[in-house]
Amino acid sequence: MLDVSLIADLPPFEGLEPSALADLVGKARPMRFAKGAHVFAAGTDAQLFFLLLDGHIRVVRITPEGEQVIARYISSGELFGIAPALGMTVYPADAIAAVDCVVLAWPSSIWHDTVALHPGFATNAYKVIGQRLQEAQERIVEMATERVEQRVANAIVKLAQQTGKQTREGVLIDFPVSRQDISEMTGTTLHTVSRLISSWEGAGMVKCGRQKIMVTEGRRLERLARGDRSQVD
Amino acid sequence: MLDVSLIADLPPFEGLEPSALADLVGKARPMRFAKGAHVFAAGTDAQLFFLLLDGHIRVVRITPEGEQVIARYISSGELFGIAPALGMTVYPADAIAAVDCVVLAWPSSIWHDTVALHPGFATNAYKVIGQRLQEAQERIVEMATERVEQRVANAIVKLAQQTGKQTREGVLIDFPVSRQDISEMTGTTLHTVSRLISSWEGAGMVKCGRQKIMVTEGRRLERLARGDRSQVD
DNA sequence: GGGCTTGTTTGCAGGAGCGCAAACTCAATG
DNA sequence: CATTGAGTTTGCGCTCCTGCAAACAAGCCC
Repeated sequence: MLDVSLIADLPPFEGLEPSALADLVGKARPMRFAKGAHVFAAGTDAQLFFLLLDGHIRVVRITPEGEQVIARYISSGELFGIAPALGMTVYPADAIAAVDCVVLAWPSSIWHDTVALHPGFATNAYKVIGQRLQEAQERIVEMATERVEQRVANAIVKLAQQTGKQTREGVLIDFPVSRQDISEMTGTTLHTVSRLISSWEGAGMVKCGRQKIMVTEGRRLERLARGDRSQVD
Repeated sequence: MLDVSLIADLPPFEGLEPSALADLVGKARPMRFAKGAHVFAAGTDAQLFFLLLDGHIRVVRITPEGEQVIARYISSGELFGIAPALGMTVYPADAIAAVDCVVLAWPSSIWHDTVALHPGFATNAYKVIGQRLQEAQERIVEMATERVEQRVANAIVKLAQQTGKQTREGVLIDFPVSRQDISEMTGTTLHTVSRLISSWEGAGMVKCGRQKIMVTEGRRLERLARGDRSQVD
């Protein structure tokens, strides 16, 4: 049996009564996914919607030509795969575990009754969707107006803010991210990302390893993301 | 007094009972906007949500540096400015009448009661949001993976499909679109757009004038949008 | 009609970033 | 411990696209 405390303090369930929480937990099924496993695949029947309890999940779109684009990373405590909320019957993208993950899954069929029964949950869920839409729009603006250097800097800053773990030396992104991953988030090549990160490492703004990025001077990176190149020299 | 027939056949109200339609129409206020007028401005209080009855509306984001990016065009029959649906209290973008427009406006305050009262309307509205989110994601993929030529071709094809009027010579986009507008939809410069369109006009795929684009050979444009350059020579 | 504004075309030089190729490094695995 | 394979770094040439500049139409207003 699952405990209400699993979800009680998470943002999607904020403001819900204990009885509502118990109802939701009661209908949920816990699932585990090993690193690299698909939680769901683009185009398949959206039979479940999910809450990430632990881990990190990469949401990816693949073009007809086989190129990958990373739509976003899901952190623990977030809802994802909520296709039913938008009247969609298939998942629009792939969701892949970036590390070993624990999720709760609900049948999509209960979505409508659930939001009707727990209006607070509906409000929270739609707020999340609003934020994602906003985020997507901002990314379009970014792709349309900023240079690669700014976009890469921004992507790393955001990852650090979203999922960074403070260490003695700086903020460490706490799941494996390759140069290729960063390039797929920013619409460039792993080569360019590597060149940029190398130069930043030389300037002491980041410390990196294999699939590992630690931000040591967030301020300077943020300045780069804004397009300020005055200090690059 | 407004008549139910104004909205009865529009997609957002599909499947609603006559009484629901009457209720909605009764609470709506008709408004007119002259070409170039702001329907709402980014960052202002989202006091109303809208339905476009006639005209075309351009939704625009402006960067801190003053660059514009066109998020989308709204065609008649579409809902827009539905910030309350996503728990937002301010509009996230500017909405500007591309031609003289007629809209219906409802107070945002009635959103929650309305969707509770008319679940069919809620479903339709969230479907629209889902489509917009999808569209935004697809545009991100496009910006990340396709070259300028493809994006511009695609933007014109979509405009023609969305709002094109069939004429004897081809499909005419039936509101004024400048080269600059196209560039703001695709993340390039008006110069590049002008060059591309000129060459397409030379190849007989489009016929253009001042703020006027007519697609004469959609097939070839679509092929360009897919990245097929075999016939360019 | 004359002058002005706004949109469009075109040329040219330069640069950002890509594609290809090759070397390197680390980690895992038998 | 050796080997393999995935991830990373780096160099070089090239291309697409931009940025700047200037000339050119086409409405629009007096």
